[in-house]
Amino acid sequence: MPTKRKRESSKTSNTFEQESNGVVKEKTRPSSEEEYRHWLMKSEPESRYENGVDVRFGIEDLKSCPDQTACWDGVRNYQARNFMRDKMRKGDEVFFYHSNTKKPGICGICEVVRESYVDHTQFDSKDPHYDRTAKRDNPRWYMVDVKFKRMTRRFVSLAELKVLHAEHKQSGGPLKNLSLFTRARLSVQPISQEEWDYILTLESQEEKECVQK
DNA sequence: GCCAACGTTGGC
DNA sequence: GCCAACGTTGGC
Repeated sequence: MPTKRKRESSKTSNTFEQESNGVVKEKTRPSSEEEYRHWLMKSEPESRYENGVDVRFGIEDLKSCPDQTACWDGVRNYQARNFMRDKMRKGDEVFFYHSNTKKPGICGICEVVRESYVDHTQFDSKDPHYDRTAKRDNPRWYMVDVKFKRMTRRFVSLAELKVLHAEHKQSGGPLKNLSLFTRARLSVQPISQEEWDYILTLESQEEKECVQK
């Protein structure tokens, strides 16, 4: 099984864990209780070693997995976990985002093919995302499986999205609340239908000249 | 490699 | 339950 996953804290706490009935009220973006059917997930395409283990997992790595499918293990942030555990559904579509790299941005699309289940790496002392406080009978971290769908027709860079986000804040355009900027550090983010559709239209357009390469 | 932003910890 | 200190994320 491939080891992968973003840079999420491996430090943990009980602070936000109270779940009397298994339901967590998760704060989504202020205006909405809408159910998201689209997401953005960050992963690092370049090798980086955490506790001696390479945490690289770019979209090419996903394509190389059996059935082009991988578990999204290693998320150690409560908001990101809650999205995966409570909100993601089979068939949801996901922008695959390359982070912590020279040119960050959206490079492909994948699909949720298995809904949340226990992230086994929390119990593995050799895994960089080992959580010594997690108990087998009371797991803390969950993951989903995603399957590669396709590359985007072109790379949609963070720089480009940033310019559009700034414009749309003024004009009230579709990317005015994009989580990439309003919740920048979240590695699993919700994408509204409107945002999804708009970003897909960028695929078939040239990148604007004003964007710094 | 720097460091701003922000999530988490833990003393009180 | 506040909040200062600390640690991590991730763009640059």
